[in-house]
Amino acid sequence: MSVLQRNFYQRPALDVARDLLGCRLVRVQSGQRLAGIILETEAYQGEDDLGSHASAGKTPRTSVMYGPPGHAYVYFTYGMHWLLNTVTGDNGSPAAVLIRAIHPVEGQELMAENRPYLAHKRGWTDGPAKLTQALSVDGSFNTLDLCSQESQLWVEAEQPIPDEAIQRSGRIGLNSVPEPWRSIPWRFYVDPEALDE
DNA sequence: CGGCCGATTATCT
DNA sequence: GATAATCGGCCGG
Repeated sequence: MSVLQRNFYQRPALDVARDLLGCRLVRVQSGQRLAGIILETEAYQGEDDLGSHASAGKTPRTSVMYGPPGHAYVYFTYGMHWLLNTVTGDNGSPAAVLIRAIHPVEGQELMAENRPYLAHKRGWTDGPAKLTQALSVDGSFNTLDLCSQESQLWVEAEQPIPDEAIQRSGRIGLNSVPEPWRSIPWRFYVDPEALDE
């Protein structure tokens, strides 16, 4: 296993978002490994990006995005959901990559216990708030260093996903965000067709 | 399987 | 005081 280090995150958010696909998101909960392959990400970069929380400027909530890369930005939304991001880019420039979906590969039983509702329909981790529930990640992980295994949360390198298997689209959920930010193709996901499982 | 709707609260104006 | 980088339940087909 090789844990992704600072230099991986210290790049433009678009590059990090692309390269996180296929990597293994690892969470250690009470000594057990929970892990999943990252299938979907979104990039948020700069104060100019009106889809980014940083477009409102530096506030207590967004200050993590302005800090050094490789840390977790975990924020609360819709009154009930935690979403996990990784801070990217140089120290001082606000940027982050939202992790939107993973494919579970380790600790699936514990993940199922972590989910309050039985998601009979689809997977437990095919949405940004579902995945934080499954991995038991909440606001207490905000600002933690993903490059340190003491954080109990990090990302490991895997086989890279070839370009042919990667799709892009506009970012999800930016309902009141003006163009071009609403539909700029900063969402990256692995084409299910091109996946072997 | 797809669309609509209510839940629920930190954060910013 | 309004809004939100969403989810799950309930409806109809």
